[in-house]
Amino acid sequence: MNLKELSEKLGVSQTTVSRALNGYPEVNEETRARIVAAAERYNYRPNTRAKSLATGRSMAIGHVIPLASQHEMVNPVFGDFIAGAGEAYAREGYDMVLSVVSEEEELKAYRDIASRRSVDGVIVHAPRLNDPRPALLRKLNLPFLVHGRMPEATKDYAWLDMDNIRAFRRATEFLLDLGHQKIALINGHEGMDFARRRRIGFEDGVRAHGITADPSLMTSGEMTETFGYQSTQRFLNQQNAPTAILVSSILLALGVQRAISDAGLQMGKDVSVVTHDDALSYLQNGGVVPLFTSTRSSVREAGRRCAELLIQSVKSPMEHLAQELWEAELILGQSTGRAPNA
Amino acid sequence: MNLKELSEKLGVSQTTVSRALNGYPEVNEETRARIVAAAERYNYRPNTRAKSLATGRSMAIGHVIPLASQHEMVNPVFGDFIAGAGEAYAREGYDMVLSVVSEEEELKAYRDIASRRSVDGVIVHAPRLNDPRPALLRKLNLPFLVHGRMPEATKDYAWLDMDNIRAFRRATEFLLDLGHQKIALINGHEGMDFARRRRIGFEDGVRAHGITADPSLMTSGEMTETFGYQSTQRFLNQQNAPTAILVSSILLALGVQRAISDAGLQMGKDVSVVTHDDALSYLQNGGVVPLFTSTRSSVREAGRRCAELLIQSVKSPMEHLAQELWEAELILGQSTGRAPNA
DNA sequence: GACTCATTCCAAAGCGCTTTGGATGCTTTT
DNA sequence: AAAAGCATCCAAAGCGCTTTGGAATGAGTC
Repeated sequence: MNLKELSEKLGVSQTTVSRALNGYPEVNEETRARIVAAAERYNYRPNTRAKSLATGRSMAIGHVIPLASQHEMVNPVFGDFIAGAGEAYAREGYDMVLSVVSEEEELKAYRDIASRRSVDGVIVHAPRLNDPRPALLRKLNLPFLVHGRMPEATKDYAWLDMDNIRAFRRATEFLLDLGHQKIALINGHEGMDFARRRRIGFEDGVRAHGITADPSLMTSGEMTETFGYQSTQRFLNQQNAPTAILVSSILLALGVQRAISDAGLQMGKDVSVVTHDDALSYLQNGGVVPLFTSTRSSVREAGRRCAELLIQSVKSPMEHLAQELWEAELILGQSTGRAPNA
Repeated sequence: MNLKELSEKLGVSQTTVSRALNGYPEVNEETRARIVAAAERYNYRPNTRAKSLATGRSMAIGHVIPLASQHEMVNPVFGDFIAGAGEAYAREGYDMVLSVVSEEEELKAYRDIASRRSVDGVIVHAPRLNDPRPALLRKLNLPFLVHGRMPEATKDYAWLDMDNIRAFRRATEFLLDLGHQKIALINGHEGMDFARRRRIGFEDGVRAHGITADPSLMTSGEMTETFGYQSTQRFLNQQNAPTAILVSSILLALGVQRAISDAGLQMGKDVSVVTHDDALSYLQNGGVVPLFTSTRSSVREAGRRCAELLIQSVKSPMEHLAQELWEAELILGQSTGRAPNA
């Protein structure tokens, strides 16, 4: 059932049907009711492709998901981010189109998207050092919003980010206040902006207490349970074994916890742990009582908000760029306690 | 830069440009080279919407992701499945469009997709008991492929599934052979077909050894670390505490492991654990040596294959339906050993 | 009664592509 | 030399929608 057929069946012009269904005023309410009823009955919905061709807007937002080839890994937060964004898209009548590409083809993918006009805008994920994407997207004239920020310039593009520096600084200070002096950091890849900022927050925190961060107590890598386990094992076997560990994700923290208990130690007593918690739906921080003390910020909420902001700017190009900095909550769990010899 | 502009710039007709770029034979190789070069130089790519309108094929595959409202949870395997599928789509020049919808609106979403003609086919996720989707999609004449199977009829639609019954039966027999008599099962929601089949495999396994499965040693619920932890804690405090636990996902298994060590027991010695492993990229089963003994089948590979099969059937409607049953590997890890008193 | 002015509708153009059904000129066949 | 065949190109129709620029009707104004 297409517009032509429907309009013939109703004995009115295609124009009138189109206007009736799109809520234009120049159509008699009585005819509109007739048309709406018929559309419902025949299950008519305008052909997306024809509609976007005619309007010049594709009613779709793109997400380019780079798959780093060396470590073939899907960022575990994508799932939740996309769920949040998807809700916003659904509400606003937008489609979400994903392109999974290898890291080398990433820029080509954006170029493709831009010239094929398949989406009205894109969300940029996982910003890194010297990220070429903002410049490219501006050149391509493709509206975009960054989830996170680039380390360098943060002025001239739209973004939504969590305050990573502040969160990790607070977490660090919390541990220092409990008397911990030797604090380790298990972080994501340094190339990722969020990891860099968290490290800075951590270093700022200890420095403010007159301590300098010990490089042998800092690692960064894949955010997996295994990496958390291995890093912790290494730390605990070192001369300068830490009494507290600051961790960049729940998944890492689970590995940390396992290493601690494998070493015959008790988390929250012998070794304290604070982790960041993205509030992923399938990776809750314990049950009613949180397992880990954590800095928490929902990736899903972030996804929703990113989508809203981008859609807004696509619909009515705004005079100023959307830029939101979210504060993480500090949640008290069972994984922290006073330093053993404090 | 669109077709018209490009053709004018080259002094040839739009027809010729279109044919040259789409590899049709009726164009001089010399002109084709000129055209291809110009297209490259001006960064021309046909407008997706116009192209699909003209061809009638949208070159896109849809995924409807239902968000169960009671437990607002994104299935953690989606990320990897989509990564795999995405690779296949990229290779074949297809887009992937996701619709995140609440469970109540799921069927409406399929109807929408069908009448708006926005995709050429859909992948059906997470089949359940009495699933209305195959019938609906057939009625809507929308090509589809199911990841998993429905419990009832499996003949009249295309699917790709892992042999859940067999995998869990083998895992159960493996534990029985180690002398375990009291085996617990921590499973996903019974409404999900895969969980049902795994339970059946488990029950078949114990029954074959003359044991009947103990209902007080079987749970099903969210596949989270927390649920694994809580279930295990309950089991270990029961009269009939199990000596082995069969688990439906690594995430659950991590919780199981934590509960075991919290109870002062040792995994692989006091309590054996076998888990299913979807081979998720961010949830590896330990490092070089697998932590858990597991039945393993890569969701990512499944995603890739599902995409391939669906694209194939969309491109050239096949005479017979694609149906693939994959066997899981049985991987030996450190989480299993002989039963304590055997 | 002639005028303006809303109201309600429609025909047709246009979005950017593919594809049908020739046209044109050149070579080969008879 | 005429006919046939081939290689190469093009004009125009059509995909299903939106939107522009009227047209037709009836009500209100002087």
